[in-house]
Amino acid sequence: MKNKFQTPDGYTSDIAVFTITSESNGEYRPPIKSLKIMLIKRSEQDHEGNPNIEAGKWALPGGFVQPYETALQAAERKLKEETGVDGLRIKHFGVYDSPSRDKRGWIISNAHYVIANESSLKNRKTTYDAQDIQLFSMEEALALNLAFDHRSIIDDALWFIKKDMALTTLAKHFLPEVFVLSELQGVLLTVLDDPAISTDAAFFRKAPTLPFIEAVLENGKPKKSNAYSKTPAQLYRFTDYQPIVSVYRNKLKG
Amino acid sequence: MKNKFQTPDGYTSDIAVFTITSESNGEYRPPIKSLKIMLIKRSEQDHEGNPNIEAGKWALPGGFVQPYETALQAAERKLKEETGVDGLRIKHFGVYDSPSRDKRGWIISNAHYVIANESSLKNRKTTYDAQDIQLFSMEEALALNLAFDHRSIIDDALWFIKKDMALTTLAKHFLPEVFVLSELQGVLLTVLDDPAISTDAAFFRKAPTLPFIEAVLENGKPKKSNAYSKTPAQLYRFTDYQPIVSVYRNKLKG
DNA sequence: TTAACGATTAACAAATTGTTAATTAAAACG
DNA sequence: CGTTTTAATTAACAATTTGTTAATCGTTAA
Repeated sequence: MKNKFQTPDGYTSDIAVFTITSESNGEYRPPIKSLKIMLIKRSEQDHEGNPNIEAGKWALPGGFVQPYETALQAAERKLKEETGVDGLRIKHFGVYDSPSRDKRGWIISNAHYVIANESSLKNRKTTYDAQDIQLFSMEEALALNLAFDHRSIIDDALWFIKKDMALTTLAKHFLPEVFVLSELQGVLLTVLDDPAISTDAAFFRKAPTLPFIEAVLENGKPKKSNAYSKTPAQLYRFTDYQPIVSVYRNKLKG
Repeated sequence: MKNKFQTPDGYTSDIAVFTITSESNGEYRPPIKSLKIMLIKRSEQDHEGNPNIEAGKWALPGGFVQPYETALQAAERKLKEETGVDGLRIKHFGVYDSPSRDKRGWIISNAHYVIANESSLKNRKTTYDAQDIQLFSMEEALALNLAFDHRSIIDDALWFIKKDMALTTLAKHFLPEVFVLSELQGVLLTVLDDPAISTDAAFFRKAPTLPFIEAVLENGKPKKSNAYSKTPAQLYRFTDYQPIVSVYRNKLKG
């Protein structure tokens, strides 16, 4: 292609893979949930055996986008390679294109986030570009010496997760198909700080009226689970309803 | 740079420039407001005198990002060239990177939107890359034969404007420093359809309590304006308060 | 039998919303 | 001047929703 303009030296797709892990808290008790991010430790050598850039540092999984695909498709491909999972809803949230962000040259990163079940990350595997692949809490992750500008990408990703958790039914992707209210509450509280969620009486009164979740029935009777409590708890699932909120309509926090 | 991966043929920054025009509706009446988007008509020839791609079609203003700048900076530069205005809050909202979107090759577009005052677009000017530059209503714009994939970019931009208008204080950027409630209401109604806004009694009762706007005082007395009504109307301004809403807390629309 | 405890439900005051009607203030008209 | 007109509020009241504290319920385990 003839072009008076200079062209980038690379176009990469990075993915912030989030999950919420559940740690058992004893029988008949809701487990302790916490938000984790999956990072890779960059290989010492690249594909061709040359010393790799930012080798040994922890980084977001990702890689170069090929000319026959979009960054979203590259993200799907990479995610499949590293976790074996596909079909997840990957969401673009930003572009990182500071000219100095990569010493190799002018390399543009298209950043995405995705939510995975804890179980789907069980069989994660290192590929040629990683020597290790682990889950970190947000505090741990942000304390690491991360590659490139991945620290600010992770900061931003977390902000988008919080925003989408509050404004959309994102929580759905952190939960199994059917769940009890304390599970939903636990997921929300890993990233949101709101008395309307943390106060049991308020949350348990409001939640069943939310138009985007519905009680699960079995033979016309409410289906319950005692997985996390002695008292059987009603199971719910998300509906297809897409909630809309507005600062000009609703009561505001703080 | 040595790299086994193929590199893009170009990185562009496109800007959806929105404004809300006010058409007088008679003395002492709130003007009729409507959302407009500024588009350019692409030049017949490019910078070097060669036939231009997508020549004569209407398109979003924008251009190639240079290796020493970010797409945001390129957007600022282009916006300055074409409108003479700077200092506006330009917001990234998406990346368009379908391999087939530009016949010249693998060209990635970083898309932004920006809100400009009607007045700041008065002295817009065509530059070498445009033979015309005009404001269009959204219906007009979406009915044009637009260049590249700009139709879907504009569709998306409009969606983000609506979302941000409902969830943030975006309306601020469409309004003068101080304004009366009917102006705010008019701006909101150009993109939102909500009885809480369109019903006068509800809107005029709620608006003064919103934490992100405050009444303007003069010598300790409420400052009023009769620009749009015989009855002097209270002037307001936006504060720095950033509202937060949540689907788990607030009443949801139909 | 009873203690424990998560999962609700109850109860009631306070705040917010939906809705319809009234009031106010200045300009324009006769 | 008094009246009409029109936008800008304010009032009023029922219906909902929220904040908060307390009670109940349904199992398991001692």
